[in-house]
Amino acid sequence: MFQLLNVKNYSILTHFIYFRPFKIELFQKKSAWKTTINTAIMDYSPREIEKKWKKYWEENGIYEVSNESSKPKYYVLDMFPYPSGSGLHVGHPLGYIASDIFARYKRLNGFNVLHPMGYDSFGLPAEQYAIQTGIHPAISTEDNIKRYREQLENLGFSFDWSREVRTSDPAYYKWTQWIFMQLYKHYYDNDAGKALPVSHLTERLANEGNARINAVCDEDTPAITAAEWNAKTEAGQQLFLLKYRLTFPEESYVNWCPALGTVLSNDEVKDGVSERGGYPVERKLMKQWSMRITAYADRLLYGLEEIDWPESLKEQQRNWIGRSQGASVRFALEESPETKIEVFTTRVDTIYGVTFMCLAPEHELVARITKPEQKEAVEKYIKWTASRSEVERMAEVKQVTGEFTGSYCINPFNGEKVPIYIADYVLAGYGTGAVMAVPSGDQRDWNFAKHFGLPIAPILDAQKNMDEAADDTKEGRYINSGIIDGMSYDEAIPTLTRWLEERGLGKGKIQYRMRNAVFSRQRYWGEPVPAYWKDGVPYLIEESELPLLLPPVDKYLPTETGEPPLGRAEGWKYQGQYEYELSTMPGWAGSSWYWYRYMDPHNTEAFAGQDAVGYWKSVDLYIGGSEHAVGHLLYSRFWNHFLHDLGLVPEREYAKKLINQGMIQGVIEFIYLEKSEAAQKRFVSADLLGDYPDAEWAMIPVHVDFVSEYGKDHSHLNQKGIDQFREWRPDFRDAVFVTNDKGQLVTKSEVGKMSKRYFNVVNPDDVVARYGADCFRMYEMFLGPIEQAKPWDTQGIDGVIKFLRRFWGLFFNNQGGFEVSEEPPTREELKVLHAAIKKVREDVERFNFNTCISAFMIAVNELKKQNCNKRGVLESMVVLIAPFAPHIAEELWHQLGREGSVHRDASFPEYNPEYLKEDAVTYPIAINGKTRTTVDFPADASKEELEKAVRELEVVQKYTDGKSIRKVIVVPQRMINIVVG
RNA sequence: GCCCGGGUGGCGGAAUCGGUAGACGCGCUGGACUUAAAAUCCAGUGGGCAGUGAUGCCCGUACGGGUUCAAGUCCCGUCCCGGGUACCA
Repeated sequence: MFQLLNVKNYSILTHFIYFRPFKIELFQKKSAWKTTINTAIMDYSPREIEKKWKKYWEENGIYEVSNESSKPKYYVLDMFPYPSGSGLHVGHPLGYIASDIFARYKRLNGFNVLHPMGYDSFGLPAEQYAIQTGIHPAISTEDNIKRYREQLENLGFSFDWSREVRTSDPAYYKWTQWIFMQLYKHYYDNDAGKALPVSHLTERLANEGNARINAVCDEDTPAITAAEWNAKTEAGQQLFLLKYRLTFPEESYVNWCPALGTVLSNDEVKDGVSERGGYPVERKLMKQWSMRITAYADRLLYGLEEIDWPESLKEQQRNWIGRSQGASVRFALEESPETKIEVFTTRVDTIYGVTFMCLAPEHELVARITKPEQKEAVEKYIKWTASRSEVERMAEVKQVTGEFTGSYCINPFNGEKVPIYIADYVLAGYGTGAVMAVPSGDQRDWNFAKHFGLPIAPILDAQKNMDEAADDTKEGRYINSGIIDGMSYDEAIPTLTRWLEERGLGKGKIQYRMRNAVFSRQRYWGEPVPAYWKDGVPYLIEESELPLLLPPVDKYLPTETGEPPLGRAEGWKYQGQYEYELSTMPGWAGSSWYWYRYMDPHNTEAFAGQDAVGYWKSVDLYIGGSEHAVGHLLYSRFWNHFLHDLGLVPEREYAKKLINQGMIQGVIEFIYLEKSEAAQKRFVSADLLGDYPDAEWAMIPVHVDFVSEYGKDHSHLNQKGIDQFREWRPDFRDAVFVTNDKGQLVTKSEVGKMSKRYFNVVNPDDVVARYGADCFRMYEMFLGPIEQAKPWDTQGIDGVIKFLRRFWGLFFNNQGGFEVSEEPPTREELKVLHAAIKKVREDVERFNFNTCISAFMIAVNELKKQNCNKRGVLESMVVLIAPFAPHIAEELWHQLGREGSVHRDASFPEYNPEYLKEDAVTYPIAINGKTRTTVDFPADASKEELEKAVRELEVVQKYTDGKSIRKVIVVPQRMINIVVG
């Protein structure tokens, strides 16, 4: 119907009918009889087109890719999604659309492109759901995947679905377990510069002990002779080897929630209480599997040099690894000099400025050195810090807290007594958990000294204003500093280090901020660790017994004795007698190698065949969020380096280029929960918090669907919303809701992640149903640069659908009939086309997809103005737009009479600079930097000619009247600036 | 706190190498078409001042300084927002 009313606007096109090929003429005549029906069909209707071509692509396997091809290979990888119960949200496709455009672009440029998709399908939410409903996570995950697959297909991606992987599929996690076993079977040999089999280590231990073994191992690994090694029992030897293995069990701190009887992620802890239920959480030591990622710290650091990743992301990884050069120093306890406190410092030169020692509250010596007079205060303090997360402990710098233990240690350099404090700004997990405090040079130490009235001793003559703040300068000469008095920084460091090493009191040391990665989760829905315990010693199961399947359990909760859910599996014993490891692997296990599985997804003999890995080698383009900067993207590099050491993969770094997609954000709505131990929980309207001056609050996220005036300042839950919340969170069914005088519980709105956890997910299906996938794709690209974060908003999508209709309209005459002229295009038309080709090519290569859409709009507006319906222009436009709007392109390609698929059989157009040449350039003329006018000059005018011409211009003389021209700056093709004064 | 980003019209954004700030689109205003509405098409649209008008001038890229013939872009400082911070993935 729309086209009928448009007749007027297409009337100029009618003269082209004269050139129409006979076939179309016939069609046209026929259609004249039934104009209404035909024009209706000829409207742009994405729903029909998209359905038709999706089916065609699938039936003809258009996107399936072979591991054998004469074309050059190109691997485009997306970070695969966790299939959450709330479905795919509008943020996911942003990166997928970008990668899809690039994959299609590469195909049209003659590459054999691997572009797969799968699911990171182990994870906490499915387990949480299982706890609430009793439904096995495998079942809910399967449902979620089905939904994700539909949603993904709905968007017209060119994934080769025959290569789909799922991390929770036993056929997949068999190989995750296998890689774990390889890590267990290897240690890192510094001399070899890579991982070697543990058998190599045991052989050397048996022959010569460990004196000459230069390997990465636990800090507390003792020296051992061959005789001592050989004298050890089997169990003793195994325990000793754990100090070397790349994965091993050790005691680590976890967030323990006694009320829930389980370990919580940092993420599930909000303001010191559990997000679920609001119960207190404490830090507790637990035996956990750990990955010796620190062995690879240097390689992970230097490897960054060889990959094309965003500089900011590399910087984050560098900071995370945190390599720092310094020294370790051992301070003897005053009362038992044989016991030493070891500290690491990057400023050993400040050692004469040490006026106190600070231990982490969790430090192993604390209990032993605390004097009876201090006992009560220290224990109270330890209890308090245990309730605080690491982030909180580091974040609250203004408030100084700590306690004196009553004991002293001795500064090895000057023999002075140094009081020992505990303070929670010292973290147990970093360095040695002890800090030598130098208040004159470190601000946190300075704050602490001021608060406790401890001395602040200057050590450099260049230090200034130490009454007001610490001064961390390295300038000047040392004072009050014993053996380094009068020296400069550069002289002091080696002098002190030598002194320490000669006496065995310390040594130069490289410390990493990065810690070994905890690899256990006290959860059900993860890969079982393929190990069992015998007499307190872990052993691997046989490789032939893989995969070790997740056993069924009656409930997905910890056991009554506090064991992980796998402890509930009845009769689940190795060889019917030994207890399996009961923790499972973390979410990052399965995602640390998945790109190889896509290369050869059905291989039963290996994680991927050597020929497949040899062909695809590594990922050429990886797209995903920057929020994975130091998690997934670091762990996966670690595993890849390890697999490379074993000769299983060809490249040290698996992703040559990485693009960060910005997060599409949503609005998060919170309500305030009063923190208390009371049985009845109380929520208070955000505008009434002032009435409770002493209360502390936890912010509990609310499903945005319950919130009225969502995202606004006065967003709130009305009575219905409160009821919905109650029903949704039965753990708060009996809570009190304190509303304002309008009966509203005012919520707090924040812009943030769109995430299942914040219950603020917007999914793309509705948008696609209304506008079509092509429109959705182009709109998401049009929103802005791919790497930029932005809140979701559909305002503006009309511009894109209008554009698509206009583009479509170029191919149809005023009767609504398909009509394309075979006449050769004019020079003006070719100029429009080739300008678009140039812009789109350059911008796709730079991943500036938003400006590509602008370029399409400009081209289509221009072609329409010129009434262009020439095949010579439109056919190229169809191919040009194909990566962005694959369905409409395919439809028009076939309407143009072409066969096969535009996505397989076309070639991306090249531009011809001949068509873009201009005779004249419009120069802005600035006087003293302010643009006053523009003047056209011939494009080939020289600098001198331009300067001469511009001096003579009347407009210029108006501004220079009475003043002298001091300088004329001419930038050919750009601008001219005249400096007068 | 620490590390990494970002801040440009009413809104999303453009300006790719230091060279015409605001491309393209939304929204808004006016007009055409229509019985009407929708859709479509045409025109205008950063703010201010002056002018009947063509147009001219001033201000303007979070804020305060600096470098330069020229700064959204480079340097120093500040504020605000987002991501990460080791068991969300």
